[in-house]
This record gives sequence, C-alpha cells and structure tokens, in this order.
Amino acid sequence: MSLPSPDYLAKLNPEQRAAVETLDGPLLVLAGAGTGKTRVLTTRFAHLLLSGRCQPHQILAVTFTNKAAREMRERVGAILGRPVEGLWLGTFHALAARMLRRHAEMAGLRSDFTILDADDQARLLKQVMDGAGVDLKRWPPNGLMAVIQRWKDRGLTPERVTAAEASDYANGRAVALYGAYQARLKQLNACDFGDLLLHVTELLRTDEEVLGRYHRLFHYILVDEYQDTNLVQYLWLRLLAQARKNICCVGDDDQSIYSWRGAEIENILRFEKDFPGATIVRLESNYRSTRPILAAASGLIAKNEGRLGKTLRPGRNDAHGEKVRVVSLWDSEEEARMVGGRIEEAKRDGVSLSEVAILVRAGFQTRAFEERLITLGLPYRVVGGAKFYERQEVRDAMAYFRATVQPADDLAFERIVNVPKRGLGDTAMAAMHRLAREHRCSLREAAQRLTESQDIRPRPRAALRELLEGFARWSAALERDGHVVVAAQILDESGYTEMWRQDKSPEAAGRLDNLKELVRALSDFASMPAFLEHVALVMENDENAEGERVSLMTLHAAKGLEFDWVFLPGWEEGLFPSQRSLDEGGAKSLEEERRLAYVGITRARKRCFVSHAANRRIYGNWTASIPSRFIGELPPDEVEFEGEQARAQPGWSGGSVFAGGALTGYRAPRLIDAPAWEVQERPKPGASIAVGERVFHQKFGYGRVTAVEDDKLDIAFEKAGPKRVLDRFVEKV
DNA sequence: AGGTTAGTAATTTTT
DNA sequence: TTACTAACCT
Repeated sequence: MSLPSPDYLAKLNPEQRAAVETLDGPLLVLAGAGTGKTRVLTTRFAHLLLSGRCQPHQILAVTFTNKAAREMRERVGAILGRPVEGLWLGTFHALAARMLRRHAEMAGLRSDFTILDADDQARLLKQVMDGAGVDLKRWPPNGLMAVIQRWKDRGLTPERVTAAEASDYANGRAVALYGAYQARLKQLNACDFGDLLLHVTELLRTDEEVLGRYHRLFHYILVDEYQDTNLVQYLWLRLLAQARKNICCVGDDDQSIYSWRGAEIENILRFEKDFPGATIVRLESNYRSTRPILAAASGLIAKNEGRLGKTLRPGRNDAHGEKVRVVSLWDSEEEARMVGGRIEEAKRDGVSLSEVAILVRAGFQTRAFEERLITLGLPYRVVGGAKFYERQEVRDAMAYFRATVQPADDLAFERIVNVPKRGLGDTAMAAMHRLAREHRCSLREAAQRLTESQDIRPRPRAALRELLEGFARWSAALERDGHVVVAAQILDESGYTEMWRQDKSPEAAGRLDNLKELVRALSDFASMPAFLEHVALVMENDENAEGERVSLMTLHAAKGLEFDWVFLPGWEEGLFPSQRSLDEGGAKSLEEERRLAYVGITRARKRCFVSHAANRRIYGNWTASIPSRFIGELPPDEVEFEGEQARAQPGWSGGSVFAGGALTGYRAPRLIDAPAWEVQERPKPGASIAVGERVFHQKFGYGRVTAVEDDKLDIAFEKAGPKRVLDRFVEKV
C-alpha cells in the first residue's frame, strides 16, 4: 500500500495513525479520555475495508452499548460513503444472541428462546428458591442473583463452579440453586443476559467444529471499552481470536469503573501476556479539555498504583483556561444554591445549558439539584432514570405481547394473568401451578385445564376463560391484521387500558401515553417477535435530549460524554469515595472510586467545579462530613479554592490547605470563625414542633409528640415510653 | 381477595 | 427521608 495517504488517514495524528494502520497481530490501543478513540476505531474499521484486507462480514466489531454500536455503524458508513450491511457489529450481548440463535439446540434451547430481563430473572429465581424451601428472609434472592451473575461473568456454568469459587450463600446451597435456576430457564426456553455469553462461550470451548467455523469467518476483531470486559467476554474474544490473532482492543485502564458489574481491569492490564507479541499504542493527545483540567485529572489519577500509565497532554493550541475550582460549602442546600447560581451566571454569559452537567456519585443526589433548578426556572433533564421499557405499564403490556406470541412464556403469563384484577388470588394461582407441575405443561395450559375443572369459584373461572379466549383470538389475528393492530386490540380487550383509565392517580395519564407510544414503536418492526427481541437487547432509552437543558446524571452514566461546564458536587468522605464501596473492596475499590473522579473531571471541556459540603442530610438527618481525600489529591497549583478554609485532613496525601476563602457570596453568614466541619450544631435545630410530629431525642430515641406546653413537650417514645422533655433537646425527624 | 400498615433497608447498572 | 415487602386485617 504505497499509494498517497487517503483523505481519511491524513486527518489523524501520528499515534492515531499507528493505531489505525497496525493491522496484523494483537494490538492494544490505550486511549485516554478525549483522545479520539471513536475516530480511531471507526477509521480502522473503514481502513480494513478500503485497503482490501477483508469483506465487511469478516470483521467482528464489539461494543458495550447500543449507542456506541450505532455510532460506529454510522461513522463507518460516512467514511465509506454508503451504508454497510451484513456486519457483525454490535454489543457483546447482541452478537452473542445472534450466535446463540444459530446453535441454540446445542445449549438445550430452541432458536426462538426468550431473553429475560432483570425483573423476570429476579422473579424466576425467587420462585426457584421458594420451591427449594429456602428461607427468603434470611437469604434474600438478590444476594443469590448477584452470586450467580458473578459466576456467569466468570464463565462458570453450574458444573464448572469449583469449591474455590463456591459461595457460602444459603449454607452452601448456592451452586445447587444455580443449577435449578438454569434448569428452569431451559424448561421455559429462556435465558438471561449473562447466559447469552455463557452459553456461546461454553459452546466455543467445547465444540471445535463450531469454533472453527467462526475462525474461518472472522478475519479481524475490534473491541471497544476493553477495560470493562468481564472474564467470560475475555474468554469469548480469546477463543475467537485464537486462530488469526488479529485482535484490536481499545480502552483506557484509567476509566475502568464497572468492577462491581463483573468487569476485570486485569484484562487490559495483562493484555501483553494474554496476547504475546502485542503492539501497544498510547493515545495521549487530548483534544477536549483545557490544560488545567487535564493537569488536575492527571495529577489525581497518578495516585493509582494499578495502571499502565499514560499522561494526557493538551492537543489543542487554545488549551489554556481557568483552573479547576474547588468550592467548600456549609451544607448540601448551600451547595445546590452555589451550583444553581453558577449555572445562571454561565447562562447569562452565553453558555448553552445543554453544555452544562451536574455529575453525582449516586442517583439520590440529583434530587437536591433538581429542586434548586426548578426554583430557578432552569430546564434540566435527568439522564438514566427510569427507562421507558422498565416502566410498569410498558412491562405489563410487553407481557401481554409475549404471552400472545409465546404460549409457554410462564413468566409473562403469570405477570398479567391477574392484571387487571380478575379475582384470581393465591388459591387460584396455587391450583394453576399444581396443575402445571402435574401435567408438566405451561401455566397457560394449566389455566386452560383449570377453567374446565371445578377447582375455583365460578367468577374467577369465567374471567380466566375469557382471558384464554382472548389469547387464542389475538394470536390468530396476528397473521391476518398485523402486529400493530393486534397490539392495540390486546390492550383494549384485556381491559388493561381501561384499568389505567379508571385509575385516579396523577401518573395514570402518562401511563396511557406510554402505552400509545409503545404501540407506535411496534410499527417500526416487521413482527411482534422482532420487536420483542429488540426490546430485550436494546432497551432504548429515548431521553428528551432535545432542547437546552442542564444534564443531571451519575458519574457512571457520564462516561463517554463531554460538556463545556461540569459540576462535581458531593466530594466528601463516605459519599465520594463511597463508604460502602470501600468497605466491600478496600484499596482496589478506592482506586476505582478515584478513576470515577478522573472520569468526572475529564468530562469537562472548559470549566470544572468540584464542591463539598460540611453538613449533609442523609436519610432524613443531618450528618457532618469532611472533604473527600480526592480534593487533597488534586495538584494544588492547578486548582483554585473557594469558601471557608478547611484544615488539612489526616487522610490527605497532599496535606494541602484550602487557600483564599470568603469570596463566594453563597455561603450562609454564620460561624465564621470555626472551621465548618468542627461545628457540632445541626443546621436546622428543632424549631416549632407540633403535636403529632415524630422527633428524635439523644437519650430516649424516636417518639411522637402528644402535647405541647410552652417549651415543654409530651412525647411518647417508641422505646423509652411517655416522657416530658424540653423542646431544645429534640429534633424533628 | 385485596387493601392497609408496620418494619426494614438504603451506590454505581453499558446489556 | 423514601420505597418496598411481608404480615395483618376486613
């Protein structure tokens, strides 16, 4: 290939170009934040095709999100000047599902197997545990769910779980329960998300013939976000790459933030060992952020031990800019006011609100900011909240569709058999399950038998018969009238829409809208099963992205995004880094929290505000907190401190002290002399307490006020009984 | 069968 | 504080 550089290569910097043009053998591209990772990936894809190395269908390109897959598809198409078809380009799960459908019978499934979502999984596992006589109070199903998922993440079928990998959950019954759960899935012709990769990997591991077919098929493999792969995904990739060894993984060890979901940062750390002779290319030229922002992020992440090492340098000439600002505040309300005020200022200065984001550690933190933004009249959107396909009414409707198409889908049938209320209670359901067990048939067949027996009262029996007739009618109508028409018919004739019409709650109208939207969405698909597959794998979240709005989201949800202005509130010990995370994972988790902080800072193009509050309301009561150690780890020369001085914290590595102070204009005028976090007084002492209110007393605990006389209160304490106390000794809760 | 209440637990969630 | 679940009452 000694032709003059094609246009698409000329646009790359030398390191990017190396990443694109190193085509043979294993390649790891360490792509720092904002270094043009997507460009490299898509250009490489296009380059493979344009250089005549292979055909489109001979490339396996894997992403984690549908969004990333879509983006890659579009950008490759743009470079090639035409849409590309017949690609093996998609998420790990979508690609695994596609493979599994081809070989379903080898995994004990039919090719039309159902993919269960988290909710179905949980219900199924609970049933299995209940059936095995497990004490569900002592051993919550969620606990076992997590254990099983970790096993699946590690490529462990029940047979492969060794003593060393076993869990002491439910007195050592976990593996047996796992086996029972898998057996039940097979019976239902279903699999969960973890199974998609587990089954396929197991197949590739044990069947050379099948493995050989894929070796012949895939000439090149491309992997995005490699730092987030779990063990089974790694095994799957390694098996597929074994023969030709043309695997290119792109990722950033400093942005590995999903270990709690099974991701193993070790995958990327030991790439060179796993793939001998690998080339490593580092992308360190950052085109996104100003120099101070990069310096702050780099200084922070340098405190991590377990990393390959990489330093972001400004790739733009205009990369000077304001320092990262660290703001100290009295309490979380003041913090919300500060952020709101700053956003108003930014807006006045012409910054678009769609270029402003507030990134928090945990979902519940968004609330305080939402309230503040509402007060100020600033439009916002919360990214990653309840997703469309996870809403109750949508899931119910989906269950109706599933039960129509798949008569054996017990989970779907059970979900809606008494929704709307048809008078079927525990007795009827127990009878149905008993019949299903006796005849080894689906619940739907059992229900059929039940309507022919005298086991339940006439009223529920008639209602059940009507439902079953409905299913028969609807599935017959599918062919004739088309899935969109029938979908609407199902929701109407089942009484489901009517149920929400009768509902007086304020959400009812919205739910009816969602049902309409769902039926509309069906029209984008060729058939009902195609739609169900799409929803199971894609779970698209149509955010109301349009319009100028401040974005509110968790740090996790922000990975891969960028904004001109970024606010990072709540940098306090216990909250960020999260105490829970530290308790569970120790030093390793601390490093992951630090990576999360790094992800947060590197989202910012122009301005970045870190803040912490001395007092925060947690589960209703005020708690004092100290600044996050991460604040002390920011390189002091690259940040500017604002607000009340803080003493150096014991745990601070830098030992730096807040400089400056008293320039905020946001700080509440009190307690000027004392460092904010030494003060024991609660921000809201118990003013005007009325009869009937619940209060807390240091000595007597919680109680309810039964009478008020001047400053004296009669309180019925929950533990200590009735007492008379002075109002200043209690606080409202 | 279904609604009410008391008790309990509480991050992050690409598919 | 809220949200969810499991016993409890009607």
